[in-house]
Amino acid sequence: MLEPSRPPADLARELNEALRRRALILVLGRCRVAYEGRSASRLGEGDRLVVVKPDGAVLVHRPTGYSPVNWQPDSKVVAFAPSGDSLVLRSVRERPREVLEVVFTRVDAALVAEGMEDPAELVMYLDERELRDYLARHPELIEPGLRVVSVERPVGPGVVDILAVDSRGRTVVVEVKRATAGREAVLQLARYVEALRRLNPGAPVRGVLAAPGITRQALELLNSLGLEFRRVSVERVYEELRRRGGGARGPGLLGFLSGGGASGSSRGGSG
Amino acid sequence: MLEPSRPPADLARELNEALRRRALILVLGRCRVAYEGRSASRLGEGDRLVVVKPDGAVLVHRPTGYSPVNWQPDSKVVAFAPSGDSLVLRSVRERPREVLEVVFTRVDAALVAEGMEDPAELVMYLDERELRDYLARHPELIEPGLRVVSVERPVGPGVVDILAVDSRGRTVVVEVKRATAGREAVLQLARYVEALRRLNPGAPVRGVLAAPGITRQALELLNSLGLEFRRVSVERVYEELRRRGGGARGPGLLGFLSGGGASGSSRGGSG
DNA sequence: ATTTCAATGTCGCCT
DNA sequence: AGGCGACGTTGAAAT
Repeated sequence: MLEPSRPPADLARELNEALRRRALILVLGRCRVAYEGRSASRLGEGDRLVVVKPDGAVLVHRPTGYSPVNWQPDSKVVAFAPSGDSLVLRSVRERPREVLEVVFTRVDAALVAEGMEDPAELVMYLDERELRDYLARHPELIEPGLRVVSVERPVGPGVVDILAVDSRGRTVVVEVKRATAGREAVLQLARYVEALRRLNPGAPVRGVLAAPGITRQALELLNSLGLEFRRVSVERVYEELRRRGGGARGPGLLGFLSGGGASGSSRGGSG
Repeated sequence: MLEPSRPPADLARELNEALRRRALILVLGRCRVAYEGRSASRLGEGDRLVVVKPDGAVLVHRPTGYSPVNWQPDSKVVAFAPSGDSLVLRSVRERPREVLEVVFTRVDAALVAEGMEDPAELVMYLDERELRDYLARHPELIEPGLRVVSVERPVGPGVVDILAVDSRGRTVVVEVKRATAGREAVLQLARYVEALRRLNPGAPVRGVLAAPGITRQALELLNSLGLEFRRVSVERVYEELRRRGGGARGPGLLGFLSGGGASGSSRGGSG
């Protein structure tokens, strides 16, 4: 860790060298921030954490909250510079042109982490794709007698999640949402149904919204448009996938965590 | 900074004490992560930065990218615990029920920042609301002779940004976007126009999409629906607002930064 | 508390 | 590279 009491010029030099070595940099201190680009913002003085990643991503974090107050997704040009008693971090990104500047009036800590390696891949379960594919393989969860015709079929206004035929031979458009459906989802489904009705004039086309939940207004809109809602339990599908996938899908939370480490001991369920 | 070579039990105790004192905690090290809640994910071993904020927000950052690979927005229950040779961070959030666990197999650095204060307010310029209100005050930027009837008027499917009347007495629905408009924006506008035509059958209703740009497909869709695109320069509006607002709106990027600090010296425009 | 909608959204996938 | 749609979206305003 660098000594925070150093002159800004020394700090700037060391941190720029760290940037060249593609290190991750943490700076804790008092600063103000200015951003100009797709939008523009100003932020007065406060205590913050600033992270500069090896790829040029910059994050300015306040003491609270999930999201950074200011940031730069990744930028080719990142540099520290002294400015009187202050240390300035400037990050410029092209396409779109965006400039982020952080002026530290006090640096409490500066930490440099070199040679970080993270080859692991994030395995995500039950995103919309997985839910959609599962429902396509098990259309009886949507409706008894439903036969799937196609998955991810492009029509005029977009792509239909699941296209099927019901027990009475009617075309069924299924729109899948993994979270509570709002009005937007209903209108999306309505567009697809309309497009398919135009495609086959006269043929009956039903529209089904399959989601774990739906907002009240969305349900009203859905009903007024003659469309249908079908509740699907994401938890149930997840459990089912876990059961069927067996070991391939991996164990539960605690199993995963205690399994792969240097130590095999388990910890008690703390509150 | 805590010594990383310490036994996990010691580290856990110190970090939990820091949590109680509402400190911000940084841990750099090798870890694996498991999440279960709205979705579920697993992440194998890698070098990462973990941030725990005083409000219970947890961020797990890889060496690259803007967004954390795993996180917890803010949680009441956050605790460190030893597990064999490992240090475990467990964060539980209710409503929705979500659990995040980080298992450190190696801790390279642990930093505790206490008493961070950040009272400053972020001042953001030219969000959609500001752009819409400016256009409502200066409808000539959309079209000469346009008179504004109402702003943010609710109709059936949503809220019309600007409702106006053109020089020939026709109703004009204006949909404002602060970024490049896509198909979604066109369909949104189309829905509003349709709703207003139903409201006043027979009366002519025009639809205008006002945005700094539009994608090719969106423009084709717009034309096919008989709607219109009007280019508005966000930069020009921003400059105009800066000029009119005067000092209240604040100076430009460099002016703001060199103005408020302990030192008044300016830095050269570095590359 | 719920719902809606914008966002410097970001990110991955596809053309 | 541009467009498109999902996201553990997040966040704020309005109901």
